[in-house]
Amino acid sequence: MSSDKDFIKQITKRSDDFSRWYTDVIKRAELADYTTMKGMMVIRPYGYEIWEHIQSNLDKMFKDTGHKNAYFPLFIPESFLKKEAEHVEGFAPEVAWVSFGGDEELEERLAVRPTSEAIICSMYSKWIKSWRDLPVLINQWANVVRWEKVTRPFLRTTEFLWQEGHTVHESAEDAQSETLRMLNIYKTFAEDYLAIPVISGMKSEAEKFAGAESTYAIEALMPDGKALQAGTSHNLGQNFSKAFNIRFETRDQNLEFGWQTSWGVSTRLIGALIMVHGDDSGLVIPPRVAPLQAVIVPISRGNWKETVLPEAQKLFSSLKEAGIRVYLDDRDTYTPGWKFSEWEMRGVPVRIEIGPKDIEKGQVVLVNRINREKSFVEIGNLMIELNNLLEKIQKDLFEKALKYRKDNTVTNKTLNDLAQTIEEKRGFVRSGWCGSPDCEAKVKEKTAATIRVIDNKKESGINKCLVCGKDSTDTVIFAKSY
RNA sequence: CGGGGCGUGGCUCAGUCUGGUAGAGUAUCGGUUUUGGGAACCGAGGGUCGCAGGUUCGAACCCUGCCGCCCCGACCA
Repeated sequence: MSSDKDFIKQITKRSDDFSRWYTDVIKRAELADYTTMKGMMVIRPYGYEIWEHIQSNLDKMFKDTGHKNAYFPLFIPESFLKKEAEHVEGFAPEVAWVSFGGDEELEERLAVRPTSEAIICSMYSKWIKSWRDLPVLINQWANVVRWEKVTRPFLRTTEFLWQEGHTVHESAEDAQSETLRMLNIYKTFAEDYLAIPVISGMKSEAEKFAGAESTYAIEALMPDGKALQAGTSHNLGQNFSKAFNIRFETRDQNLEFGWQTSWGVSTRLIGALIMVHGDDSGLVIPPRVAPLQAVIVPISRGNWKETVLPEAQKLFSSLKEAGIRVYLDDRDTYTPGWKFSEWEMRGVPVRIEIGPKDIEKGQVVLVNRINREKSFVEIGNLMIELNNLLEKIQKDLFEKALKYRKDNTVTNKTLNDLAQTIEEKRGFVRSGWCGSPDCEAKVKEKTAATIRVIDNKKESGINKCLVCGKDSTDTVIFAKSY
């Protein structure tokens, strides 16, 4: 960040201690707060508002592709969870159980959903009888609970908010194209709205979702060089339909099990957004999902309440009317300088200053959160200039993140090179891989890096497995992950 | 689950080694002067030091146990 001064004193510098910086920003910007229970955080209004913007934009994308929302129960009977063997095995260690209702012990324990495949599939088996019932395209916005050992606000909490889509299709091909369609929606959303560049691709067998046929993911690179899985889309094949007996009569009058998908993103996206765009002054929120896109700070001198404030109020009304998410900070308990720092810390993309000098000249001052660049614009041009600036910030944030990712993506041909890269600077590493789980495990053992995605873009020069040297079937991205 | 750190006004922390009247900064409240990058001064309120037990004339400080949080590693959105 091109700052000569650090105006914010209560945030650990990002370069000093990235983890501390992360939690400092969350607390200071009032995105979330810790409770007395481990791993349980409160999402405060300012943080929740970011989630609401994520929700509303994604929800529209889901609806535009034919999906509907529904809501399924929080509790899942133990017997349901156990129906799909791989699924229960994968989730068992992190399921919270309810065994009492009031003071009566339940005959069957209830799981607090760690994900809803089991309960949803149990209903689908009732609802789906014919090919005419398909596809079923349902999404739910919900909370889930996973008893994680290590928690961090937004990135991994015991309870978190997400959406989970659960679809059923007539054919393997339909399920596969749905899987990829949703993966693509996630990618588009991450890049266009959150301004976070992601790589997408399939997961290896070792990394796939418990119970899936195949898992696809979008992965983002964080500023500390670690990868963050930002969304997943699973092709469930017939694994669950067989376990839950979801059968339908086909067009040619046979009985067949449904072909399913499931896909989700969570409040973790907020964590990604904080890390990717933030700086030493605090948050930087991309305009499209920012609770506030602009804040007006009237310069309080002399009788400013009679002179400056009315002008500021006019600005506020007109911007608000034009659909800008804007706030007028007319508090007289704080100085302008204090407010500047405060709103920077909270990541508002544009600050609008208006003072006596500006009114004289018929102008206002726009300040870009990314670089504190000031521009003086005529009041008449404010709307157009502000919109331009917001778009520019949205774009610049993406470009900056993309550049960072490019600068931190390297190609390594040997395990030693990979180990060195991970040791020295982390980042994404492209390599060849023969597809063997053994080779994958060796990499993990030696470097702690895992295959984030298999992105089958053939790259010249990568044609051998970095471990065993055999011909590589896949080009993969390795990274240390969150 | 292993390693490390920490728990003292709302917040950040000093004080613990070497036991002896609980401190600072900040925030809050009242007042005056201020206000183009976290303003200055004056005044005020607010904690029994994570919990439980022990040693002692006396414990924030020493001992034992417990709880919680944070960070780093093995598992996970």
